[in-house]
Amino acid sequence: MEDDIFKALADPTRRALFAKLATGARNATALREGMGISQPAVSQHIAVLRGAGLIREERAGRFVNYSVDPRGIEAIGRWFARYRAFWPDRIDDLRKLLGEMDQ
Amino acid sequence: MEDDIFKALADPTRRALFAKLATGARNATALREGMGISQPAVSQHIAVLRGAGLIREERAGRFVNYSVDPRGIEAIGRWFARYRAFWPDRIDDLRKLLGEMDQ
DNA sequence: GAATCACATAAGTCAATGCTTATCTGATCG
DNA sequence: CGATCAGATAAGCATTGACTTATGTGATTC
Repeated sequence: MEDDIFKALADPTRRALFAKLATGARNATALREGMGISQPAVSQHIAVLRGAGLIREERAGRFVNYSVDPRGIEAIGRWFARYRAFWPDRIDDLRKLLGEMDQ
Repeated sequence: MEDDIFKALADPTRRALFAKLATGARNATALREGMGISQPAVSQHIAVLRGAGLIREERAGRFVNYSVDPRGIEAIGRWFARYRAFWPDRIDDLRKLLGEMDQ
């Protein structure tokens, strides 16, 4: 599954779609706006992101609503945690961010 | 550069090489051990990882020593930070980890 | 129930990629 | 200086992958 995640994120268009979903859930048509690709292309990208556990879907009548799937984020976080030791300069920044979250 | 990073990490062999380097710097020959691919393949993978800023090299006579480049880790961290909000369950774990680091 | 809308699937095309063998470069050592 | 070793580059091949147009499916609306 880690493999699916990184393969999914390797494509810039898919990262853009994912980033857009992170600003708020929406359906495929709304997701397509300003992307400059065909509807099937969006549908295929969605299938890849979904297969990687990065996004999830919820049927809403004729529409399908897509949103970021926390399980994917969690998987990336687990992978990244293995290398955080190489990132000493930012530990303080992160600590500060977590501190701010308490308020 | 974000694009180079994700493209580099999309390949499982490259992730394996990167993970191996994260356990300690080593030269290309040592890095190749147990990978089941040719020497040129390793060399090509190294070039991709290096181009993405994920690893760095240091000439040591006839050998070249490769190690994890913190700049790459930092770039991933910056990208990941944008989505950490979707990962609420793990914030406490992370906070605990950072707390342990103080000791 | 026919038309339409949201989305998925099929099929084909073209570029990118990961691998191989063969060869080159540059440093070490007899 | 000739042989050898570490690693990079060249060239070719097979596979994958992102896109397109065309069509299918299932829900909505008149």
